[in-house]
Amino acid sequence: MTDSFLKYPGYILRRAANAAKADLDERLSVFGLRQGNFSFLRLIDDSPGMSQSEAGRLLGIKSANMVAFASRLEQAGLLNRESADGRSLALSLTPKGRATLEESNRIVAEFERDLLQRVPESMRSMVIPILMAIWNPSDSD
Amino acid sequence: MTDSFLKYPGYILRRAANAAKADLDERLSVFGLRQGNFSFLRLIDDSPGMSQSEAGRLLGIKSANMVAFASRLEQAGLLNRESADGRSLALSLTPKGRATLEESNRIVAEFERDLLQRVPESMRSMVIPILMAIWNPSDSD
DNA sequence: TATTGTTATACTCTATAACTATA
DNA sequence: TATAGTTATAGAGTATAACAATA
Repeated sequence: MTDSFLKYPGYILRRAANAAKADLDERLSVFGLRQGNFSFLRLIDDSPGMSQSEAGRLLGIKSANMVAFASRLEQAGLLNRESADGRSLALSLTPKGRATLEESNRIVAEFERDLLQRVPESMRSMVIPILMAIWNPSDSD
Repeated sequence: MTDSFLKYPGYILRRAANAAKADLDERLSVFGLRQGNFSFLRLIDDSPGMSQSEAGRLLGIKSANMVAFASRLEQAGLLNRESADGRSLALSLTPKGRATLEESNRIVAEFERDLLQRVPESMRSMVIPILMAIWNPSDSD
């Protein structure tokens, strides 16, 4: 590596995130899931009945893009979309969706553990505070 | 936010990287550049004559995808591609490419500074070590 | 009027497979 | 044989604009 890039946190952040995403996508491929699908399923499992627009807002997915995204999971038999009030859709997991989530939860827990363990123990407790500070969800999205 | 996600470093890593990319893309849009273009220009400026395949290897861009990627920059008048040895292409910046890089360097320096300053001062020195550890470039790519 | 969901569209990124030409 | 570059193709992510139906 040319090294000149290793000074730039923004650059390393991107490479680290890309590598982590590729790693997790690979691990989740057995379930036909990817990083984004998994987060979505976990969110809906945590809050059954959540509307599609609310889920998109929390996950940073625009409503126009939520259509295909949620449809894919619905067609895979993992997601129910029921009309809530005429315009809102109430989302919930199907039994298959819950079973898939359950299995993939274990894989993702391993992934998260492996990720954390690459960080030297002395710095490990700062991983989340630092990433949260960089993300700054309050104003950036 | 549902909070249940804020325990997962992999998730926060992704959101932080997405937010940072959107931020930088926005700042670079005046120059018609995006995060990836900029890294590429900086790499070639650091090492003029570097081959396209070598640049792709360092930046994690597959050779099939480098074609359109580099062509865009060439057509924008920022990049020279000259035949090096019959199969390799030697890359270098045009004067316009260097000028664009120079201007955008300042913008990116601001971006990197703003990003770092969101991290509390006491943790700031660990940003790069932590991200490097997560990335783990030696084996992951 | 503002929100929810949708369609259409477009660009970028990433990935694989197959090919040509060259080392 | 291995490498450099290319073409073709496909899937996914993201963005905007415009629209219908509903609150």
